[in-house]
Amino acid sequence: MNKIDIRYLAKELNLAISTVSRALRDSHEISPETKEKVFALAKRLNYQPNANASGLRGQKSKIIAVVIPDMVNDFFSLVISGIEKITQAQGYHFLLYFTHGDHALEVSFINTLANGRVDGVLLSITDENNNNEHLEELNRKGIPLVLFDRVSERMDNVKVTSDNYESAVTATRHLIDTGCKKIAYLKVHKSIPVGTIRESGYLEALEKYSKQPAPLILECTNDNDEAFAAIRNMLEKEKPDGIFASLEKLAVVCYRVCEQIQLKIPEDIKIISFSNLQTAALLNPSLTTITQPAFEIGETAARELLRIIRKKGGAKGDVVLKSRLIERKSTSK
Amino acid sequence: MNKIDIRYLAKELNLAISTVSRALRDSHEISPETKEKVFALAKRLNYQPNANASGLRGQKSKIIAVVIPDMVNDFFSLVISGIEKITQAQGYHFLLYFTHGDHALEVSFINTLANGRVDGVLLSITDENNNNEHLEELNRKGIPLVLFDRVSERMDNVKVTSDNYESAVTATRHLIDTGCKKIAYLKVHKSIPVGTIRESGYLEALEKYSKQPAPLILECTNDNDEAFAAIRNMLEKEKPDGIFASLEKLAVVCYRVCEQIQLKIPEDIKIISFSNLQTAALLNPSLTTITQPAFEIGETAARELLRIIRKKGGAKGDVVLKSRLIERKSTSK
DNA sequence: GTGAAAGCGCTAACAC
DNA sequence: GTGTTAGCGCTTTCAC
Repeated sequence: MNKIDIRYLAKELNLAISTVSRALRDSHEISPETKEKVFALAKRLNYQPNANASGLRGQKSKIIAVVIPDMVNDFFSLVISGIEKITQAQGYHFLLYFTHGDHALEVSFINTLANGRVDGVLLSITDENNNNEHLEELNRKGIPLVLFDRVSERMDNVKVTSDNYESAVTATRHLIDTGCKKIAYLKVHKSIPVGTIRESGYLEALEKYSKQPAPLILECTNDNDEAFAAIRNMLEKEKPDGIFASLEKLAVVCYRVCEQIQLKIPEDIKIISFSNLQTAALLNPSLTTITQPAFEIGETAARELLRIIRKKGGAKGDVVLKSRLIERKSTSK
Repeated sequence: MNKIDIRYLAKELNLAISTVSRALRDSHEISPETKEKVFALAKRLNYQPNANASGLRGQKSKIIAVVIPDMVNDFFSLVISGIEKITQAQGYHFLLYFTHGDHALEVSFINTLANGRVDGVLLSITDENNNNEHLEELNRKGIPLVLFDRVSERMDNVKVTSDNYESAVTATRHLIDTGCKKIAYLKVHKSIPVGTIRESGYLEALEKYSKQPAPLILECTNDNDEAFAAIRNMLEKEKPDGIFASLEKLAVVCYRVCEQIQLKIPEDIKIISFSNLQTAALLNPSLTTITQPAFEIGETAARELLRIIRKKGGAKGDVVLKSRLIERKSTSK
């Protein structure tokens, strides 16, 4: 197979390489007829410009990197889908990296990316409390960086997040408004910042809108059976009439517990949960959820990054997207 | 910021560019001391070789492309995770593309990828009945291609799939063996080949292992409420004692129907379903699932592709990975 | 064991 | 409106 490069096209058409190059980029200096001929041949031979060559020459690759912790829950899958929509629409490609919660891996990715392979980086920070030297370095090298979801206040880059605090207040208040007098908050033992922020929202709402004498916070482990036992124990002892789960998985476990100890939802106890799972509506018709705008976070972050890459100015603006409270109707109608 | 390229390193160390290059690639022609010095400086300055330059020079990019329909269900998320594990381990990167079920988009991706941007392609075909000219072209150009999950028998490339037919037989047989006399199969109306293959498995098992006089197949739409009504209607009319759902979502809807019309699972009716959802165990403690080895499919496909790229021979082998039947114990212990 | 130089495919500055 | 040419940063002959 003859390899088809710009030189081959030029020879074939009896034109100079540069003429062909210009024609392909639709330069105004080239006559319509010439362009026509070039386009036709390029199309016929399915010519594709060599990405490495134009990248090397122009110092840009039309590729961005997306670095996230992992894809074990729906949240990041949806974010990726949002990113894909924008990159695809704007003629960009993206490389995907998982840090698996390993800060050192994040550092290593970021460092090796600063080599012309990508035009910019979208990052959800693995360990928000760790140091940011690798990110500062990226900034110093002038490689655009946009942070999303898990961000660092210490970095001066554009950040795209959702309203974890406010939505936790909203969720808790929703339970209060629908009559709950004793609301429990289910959190996971692992201390990720977002869990703490949501907890503050819960506390704030109790303080402000409820007469509940004391918060009721249950720390659960990642083990389902352990969580089941802990929640059951708490429900039987404390008899809350409202549950705010910081994670969908906890809400589902809680639902099972209620089933087993014969608590009716929502008559005896109301449950509300953070969730991005698309099948949430099916899990339990009475489960109300707070849903982060995951897809929109992806779209927005990608859009911001591409804007910066293209140096289309505009105010550098952090974006906070609103979560939505979704009350489930029964699927049975 | 001074940009750090190989030339800069060379000047700094009073060496020739080629010497530095060789040292960095750990060539045996270079003296240990020189190597040491080069490594030290490279490390100190966090030197990263320019990917476009080495790509252009060596006609390889260390990037592969992954082309899938989308990520709306867990299956492809898990596949991606498997791919990531292998590429990461072997020093490769991957670009991700979604076709969103659009064959023309797949063609366009594949065509533009044949330009040196990637060293190989992992593809789950969007429309298995459509033409493969774009893939043939990829083969002609000598760009390695491995197909997974949704493959085409007409292509001669390595294929990595799972045992849809056999596992459907297994699932149906499992219901028969546990005493079901009348088993219904829930399929989605959209005719994707995999649905048809699973249906054949269901039919085969009934034929071979059951005395059930006729198959009972219910086509459901994608609308949850419609599916709910159809399943309810079927359950009330036909009173099956076993359900084989080709999709997890259908199983969950079915579970809700049972709840509403007071059918006990698994006493009155047994349900088994294809599923990749990690929270499946939580959905219903009595839901038995057939789980595709999604992660392993990703790993295997990636491993095969990288093997081909590296031209490490070995038998060209299609791989069929086994699904696992998982009986749920109650989460309550 | 090290250096000089060609060239991967493309773009753009500079001719004409 | 088109052609000539100099690199982009790297690898790899080929010299010495």
